[in-house]
This record gives sequence, structure tokens and C-alpha cells, in this order.
Amino acid sequence: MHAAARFADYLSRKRLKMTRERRVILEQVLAARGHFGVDDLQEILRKAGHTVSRASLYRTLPHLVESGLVHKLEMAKGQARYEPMVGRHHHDHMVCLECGKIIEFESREIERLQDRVCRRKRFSMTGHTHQIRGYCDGCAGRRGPRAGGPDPQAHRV
Amino acid sequence: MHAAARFADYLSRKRLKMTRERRVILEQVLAARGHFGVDDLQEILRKAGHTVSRASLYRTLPHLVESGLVHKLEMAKGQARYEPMVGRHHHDHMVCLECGKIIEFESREIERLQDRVCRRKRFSMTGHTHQIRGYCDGCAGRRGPRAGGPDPQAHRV
DNA sequence: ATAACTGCAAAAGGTTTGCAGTGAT
DNA sequence: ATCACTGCAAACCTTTTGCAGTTAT
Repeated sequence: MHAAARFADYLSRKRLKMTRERRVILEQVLAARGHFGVDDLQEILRKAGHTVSRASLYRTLPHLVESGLVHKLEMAKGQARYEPMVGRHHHDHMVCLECGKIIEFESREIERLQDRVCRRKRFSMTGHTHQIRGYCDGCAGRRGPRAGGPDPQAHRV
Repeated sequence: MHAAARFADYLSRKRLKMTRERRVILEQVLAARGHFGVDDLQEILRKAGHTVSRASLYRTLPHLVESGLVHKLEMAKGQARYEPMVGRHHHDHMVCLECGKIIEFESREIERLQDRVCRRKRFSMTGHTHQIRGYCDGCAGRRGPRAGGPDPQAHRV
């Protein structure tokens, strides 16, 4: 199903309305190529000639997430970022602590082991997060290998 | 090295001071058995007959984290939780969306695959986060299998 | 003596909400 | 005609910070 139709479907099921704002947000979110924050999105909308209040962004994004069209990534300190997920499959992220770059990765094997751990612990998984922090190729080089000591955010969840 | 000594060492290296507040915080944090938030910690301290301002907690916890005695887990929206890590080794977490229970797990194999992914992407890892969300044994039962639809927080990082 | 530390209260910064008017169904 | 939606501004909540006085080194 086409993304717009899928969102319309989601909305009608919940007796919610397809407003101009939601249409525009959806359109621009889908057009976005990478990961973006709420600020970025508002800026993208502005450049596209649309005005949508932050409140509406904050109210609409959860619907896009719940309808499965967008994924939410929580970075440190509650700075959420989002990424369109239409026509993509699951992946996780590496975040460069130097330049902020987000690198995607996927591993069938890790997913499989994860399922196994859940079975073993009788845990019914509905979702997961796997974020690796460190330095990307370019930044690790500039700082020298393993610079900076232990990750101050080690083990963050 | 004993935990208190290790923290003292960390502090002196950084020319920071071992104050009464830091001593008490360290002591109670180490005594804590599970995961706790800043509120919890202040309450624990109060019950132990100590008064420490929230500001001092917020100023001291990062030092405990950096010295490796405590790990920080970021849950959604900047609600940080902490856990003492003395005499323990690395593990990750499952969080029950129903009762909030945190279940620990560890998988050498997952860690190994993770390292491999990093090598492949030329990423120099300093730390990682692997959180699984869903329902624990008890809660999954009460709700019936796979209740509640897709994880609204799917893919959160 | 010097710097770091503490508590307090104010500020920050992202996100949420009450309200009154607007608009999709 | 409903009832959800919107923008605005105020409220929220956790975390951070400036300040003036205190304390470890």
C-alpha cells in the first residue's frame, strides 16, 4: 500500500482526521532522506513553504511512528530523532561521538541471537534498540586510534 | 581496587575533592541493589539520614559514571537510570513495558558480532546500548500473547 | 591560600497541554 | 452537527547553571 494511503487508513481506523498539516508533514517526512529532529522538520516544512506549529509536529509524529511509516530514535537526553521507514527494513545505528554521523547497520545473526535470548528469558519482545557509539572512520583517524578514554556514556540505554 | 579507593583515585587524578556528599552518595549507590533514578537516589539518601541536594546528585553521578563505578541507562525522554557496576561485568537490558521490570541479559556472541560489524564499517566503538522492549513472563501472560499491537517505540535508540 | 564544592533558586531545553477558535467527516 | 485539529502560550520535567558562602587539599 502507498504510504499516504497507509497513513489515511491508520487515521480513519482511529477516527482521526487527515488535515492539511498532517498531509504536509507526511509528504515532507517521506521526502527526507536521512534522520531528522523536530527542529529540522520544522525547517524543512518552512522551506517547502508550509507553516506548521511545533505543537502539531509533536502531536503528529507519534501517529506516524505508530502507523509504522516513521521510526523514532531517542538519542541522549531526550533529543528524539526520526527517520522515514517506508520501503526499508529494520536496521540499527552507530553514532559518531565526534561528528554526529549516524551509520546504519543490520545483522540477521544478531537479531536471531536476540530472539533466542528473549525465548530463554520468557520475554515477549515488541521492539528493540541497538545503538553503538564511537568514532567513524574519518573521526577516529583524526583523533588517533582509541582516543578519549572509555566511553563516558558506556552502557547507556 | 576497592570501590571507594577507586573513586578517590579518580577524583585526585582530576584534582577533584572527596567531600562528605560524594562519600555518602558513593556509599549508598554501591549499596543499592538494582537500577535507580535520581529521585530514587535522593530518597535512599534521605532514608539513610543524609541530605544531598539534587544539584549535587546531578553533579556527582557523571563522575561515578566516568570512573566506571556506575553505569547510566537512558530510558525514554531523558529519564536516566543508574546501576552500580562494581564487581559486575557488562550486560544489556530488557524492559517490560507493562510493569517496568528490568531484566538483564548478556550474550558473548552478540558482542562478538557487534565487534565484527564495527570492523566492517571501520567504526571504532567506545560503548553501546542494546535494549529490548516488550513484556516479561508475568505481564505477557496477563495480557495474552502479543497483546497491544506493534511496539509504539519500535526502533528507539 | 586556593580552587573546587555545596545548596538554592533560576534557567534551560525538549516536550506536553489547556484553551478558544477552525475544519474534516 | 460533531468532535478532532490547529496555533499559541503557558506548563511540565528533568537536568544545568550562576551565585555566594563553605570546605578539602
